Amino acid sequence: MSWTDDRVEILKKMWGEGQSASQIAKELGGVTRNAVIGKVHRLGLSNRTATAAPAAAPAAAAKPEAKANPAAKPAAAAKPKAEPAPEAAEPEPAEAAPAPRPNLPARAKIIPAGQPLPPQPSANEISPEALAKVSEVEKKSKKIGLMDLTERTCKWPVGDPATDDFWFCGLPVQQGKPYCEAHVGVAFQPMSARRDRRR
DNA sequence: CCCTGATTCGC
DNA sequence: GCGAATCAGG
Repeated sequence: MSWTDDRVEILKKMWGEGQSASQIAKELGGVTRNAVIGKVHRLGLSNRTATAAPAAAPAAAAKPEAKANPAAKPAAAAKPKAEPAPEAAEPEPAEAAPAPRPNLPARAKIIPAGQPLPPQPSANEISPEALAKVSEVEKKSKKIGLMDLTERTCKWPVGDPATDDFWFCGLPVQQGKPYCEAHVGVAFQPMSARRDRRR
């Protein structure tokens, strides 16, 4: 894959929206996040300093031999990084992100997704696709116990807590979310497709 | 361990 | 120009 004008535009747009390099790479396909980052730099649009801010003045840095330049100062470095507290027990079943798009836009950072505890596929009309996916996942889930839960294990409960037929998914979570990809799919339903037009 | 972006350097 | 390897921080 090469950086066609088209792809560069997508890159610019997504980067501008604050998407991570890996997300962009995933979206574009055929490139790694490194490639994306490399391109971003070459395009001159760096800044975002989400991570390390070495304060190195690249503008005047013609030679690595030069000592640190005190004149360089990150003027307005906005840092739109939202870190949802993982210990927030929000009784928010479904409906969190009204995302009209098939894939995840730049909404991830504004989703207050703490720890929705929703399972119970009761009155839910989730896409059969997603449900099927979940069922499939449950088969290969790690079936871990409560004690085995970590920040990176899917916390989706399976079975009946009142019986020994209960466990947690335990698969790798989608970063920033409490569940694996499959379960995130059913946990965060964009909106009910029901014909309830604004109640 | 997972992730993030930044930089370097051979291609 | 490109991007893997590496570095550095969270």
